[in-house]
Amino acid sequence: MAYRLDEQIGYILRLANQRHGLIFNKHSELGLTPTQFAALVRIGEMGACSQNLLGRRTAMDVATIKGVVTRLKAKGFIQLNPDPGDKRRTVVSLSAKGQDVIDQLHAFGEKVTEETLAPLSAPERKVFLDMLKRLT
Amino acid sequence: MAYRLDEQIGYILRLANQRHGLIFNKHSELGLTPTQFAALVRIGEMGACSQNLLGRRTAMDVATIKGVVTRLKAKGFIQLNPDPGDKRRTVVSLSAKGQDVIDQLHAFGEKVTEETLAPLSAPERKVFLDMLKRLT
DNA sequence: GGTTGTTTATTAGTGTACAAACGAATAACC
DNA sequence: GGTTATTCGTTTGTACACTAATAAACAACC
Repeated sequence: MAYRLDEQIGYILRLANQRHGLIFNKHSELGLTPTQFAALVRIGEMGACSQNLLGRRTAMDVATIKGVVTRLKAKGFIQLNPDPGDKRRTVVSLSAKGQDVIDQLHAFGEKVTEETLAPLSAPERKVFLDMLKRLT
Repeated sequence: MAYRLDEQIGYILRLANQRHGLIFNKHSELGLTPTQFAALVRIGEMGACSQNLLGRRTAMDVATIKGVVTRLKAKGFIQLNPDPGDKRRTVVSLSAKGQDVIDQLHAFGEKVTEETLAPLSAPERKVFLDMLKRLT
């Protein structure tokens, strides 16, 4: 049987990711990228934490989370403070503006998820997500 | 029900993509990235074509395919020639070295696919790939 | 209490990914 | 045949994503 690019999981995953990105950007009103969105929502879930820990909890390496934090700070959604008990650490937390948009982010995220999964029925979505999680 | 980042399709897709990338790089011997691999395999499937068309058939925009072609050329896997019938076009085709590695690429691709899908049983893989394709 | 090892953050370099704008060449059309 | 629209390739700018190297701070340990 011939090898076909269109049947390879890596290639199809890339396409699915691209489609999700397009849907995300189409609806994005706050000017956030999917990565920035993930970091911001995670801070809302975890509360204040170090930049490094935030990176681990959002699957971003140190160089990536550094840039994401810089841009979220520039946009005013987070604030950065030195950790009083550990001079190595920078404590990342939501700003007042960040607090204010969390509910909006959740509603936005649900809309994006809904549209991305639109081609699948409700029972299919559950099966699909369970299998996809096993590939992480 | 609370919104949870870990349940969002976009976030999980990103994680699955990351895992695939790690598996790909671990086995990569020719120094190719997943994107370069896709472009090279596609040229092998299509034969010679313009740079723009190659981009469309591998889901890369003009700026991305430009860089990928430049690097594949630098690594000696492809050759670039002007199109005799259309002065706008650059014809991209496999070099002798590119021809020589196509079979190796297919075997490599199958190994990466196998390892990426290892957490799923054979029937699950079929169901999963069918659903994932619908999300592209 | 001083060595050893780990953690945290930064920087530099390479490689996707997309948007936007540009000039040159070609195609469509009247 | 001349205007209009489209296509092709390039460049600029922003944003992930990973590797590798570095320096500072902290923790463990005997």
